This record gives sequence, structure tokens and C-alpha cells, in this order.
Amino acid sequence: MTIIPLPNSELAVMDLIWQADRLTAREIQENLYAGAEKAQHGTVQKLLSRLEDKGFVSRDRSLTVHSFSARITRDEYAYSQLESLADRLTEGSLAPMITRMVEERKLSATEIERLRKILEEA
Amino acid sequence: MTIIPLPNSELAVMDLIWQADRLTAREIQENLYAGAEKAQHGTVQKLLSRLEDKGFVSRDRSLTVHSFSARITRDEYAYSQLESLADRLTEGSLAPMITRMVEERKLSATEIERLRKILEEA
DNA sequence: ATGTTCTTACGACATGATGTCGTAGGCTGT
DNA sequence: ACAGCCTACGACATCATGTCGTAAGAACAT
Repeated sequence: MTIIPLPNSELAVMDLIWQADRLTAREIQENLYAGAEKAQHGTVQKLLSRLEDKGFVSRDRSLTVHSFSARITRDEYAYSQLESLADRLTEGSLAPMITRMVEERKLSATEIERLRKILEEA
Repeated sequence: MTIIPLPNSELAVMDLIWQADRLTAREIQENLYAGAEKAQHGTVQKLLSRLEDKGFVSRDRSLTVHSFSARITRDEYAYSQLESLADRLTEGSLAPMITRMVEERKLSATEIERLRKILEEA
């Protein structure tokens, strides 16, 4: 299953939902546009309805004030994006990217250790 | 250095250049739109000039027929995209994504072996 | 020298994504 | 009944994307 990439604004909403598990539009608006004067309710509604259309959140309509929860975990999303990246760029293989990351010293010792462990258990 | 993501059409051009090292616009057009009747020269020119603007290719103007070569390797591009993915989604860490890939059995035994080797040498 | 052909240069354009609002109409609680 | 909040729906400006068309210059065969 390929999960489509999200634009920044929608990803920002997902970030909040992933953190909180379940939020209303107002709660999201308050987090997202903390220092804002103007309304933005419409903006948040629109982002949420787009996310709903795309299948990223489910909307609980049982109360007048709807609440939103994630249908896809952050890790699922992250992993699918990594997969599509690898498919597009390196024929599905992670090795070239990780090799380069190691060469550029972008991986910390801790991170390398974590990855070693994951792969040992695989 | 953050490398901006490329749209599909431009990535397709880069793929050709990465394979061939050095190409003219015509060569690209013939590969890219193999079974095409109509012109498309303009399209390829536009894609190339956008890639030039973005710093992905360099244009050799010494001859009338320009030739194009990559300024960024495929691995550099892939790695930077992976980096930005990790930054956006998992606080820079690859572990959650790779863990999931292992769980979903998206990594072949060979690939896991390659990755183990890379990390051992790191 | 001239005309044909190929190239670049530049601009135009339709389409869709993105990010933002405005307004109408429906609940809710005083 | 009314003020206040929420949803629903549409509008919109802007930008990215993918595609062409046309003009002008170089190269080359005749």
C-alpha cells in the first residue's frame, strides 16, 4: 500500500494528532496558530477535511464538536515514505543511502548501535 | 546542505543524465519521449533549464549544441532526501523507519546483510 | 550565397496543489 | 429567543508542474 506524501500544513496537523491521539478542530487550531489574531477556523477545517478525504484521520461525528484521530501511525507513514524514496531513487535498496550517511558521518554512534541491533534481530 | 526534492519529470531527466554522464537535450528527448510523434523539444529544454536553475545540472555552452552533466550524484540526492525525511518525521533518526521495514519484511535477506556490513564498518 | 534544419531562448498556458478565508446554517446553553 | 461556537461548502490567490509555440541564431549542404 502506497501512502501519498502530505504537504507541510497537513503534516503539521498530523503531528499534533499523533502526539495527542484525539483532538478537536479547535484544539488543533490553538496549537497550530498559537499567536494568531485572526480566525483560521476555516483553514483548520479545510486541512482536516482534506486529511479525512485522504484517509489519514477519522472524524468522530457523534458529538456536535467532532473529534479527530489518526488512521495511520507516524511510523507507518514514515516507513512508507522511505519505501517510496528507495523505490524512486535506488531501486528499492536502502544500502546506497545508508552508506552515504555513514560516510558523511550523519549517523551518530548511538544511532548506528540502534540500527545494528535492529538488524541483528531481523 | 539541503537539496530540494525534484518533481517526477525532472527526476526522470536526472535519471538519464546519471546513467549517461553527459547528454544533449536531443538525446534526452529521444530517451524520455521515445514513442512520441510531436515535438517536445521545448519541454525538455524547459526541464533542463529548471534543473540548471536549481543547480542539479551544469550546461556546457562551448558548442552550439549544449551538453548537460550532473552536479549532484544520485546517491547524494538520495541521501539528502532520506535525511530530510528523517528530520521531518522521526527527529532525524532512521531507527523507527528501519524497524518497521524489518517488521513488514520489506527488507530482503540480502539487503539486511548489506546493511549489517555497512554498519559494522562504520 | 541561400535555404533547410537543428538549436537555444523566452514566454505562454492549462491544470492541479496548497494555503487561506468568508459566509451560511445548524447546535447548545443561558 | 439569542449569542456563541461548530460544521459545511465554496471561493480565491499563488505557485509548481508539465506542456507548447514561436523567434532568432548557428551549421551545413547545395
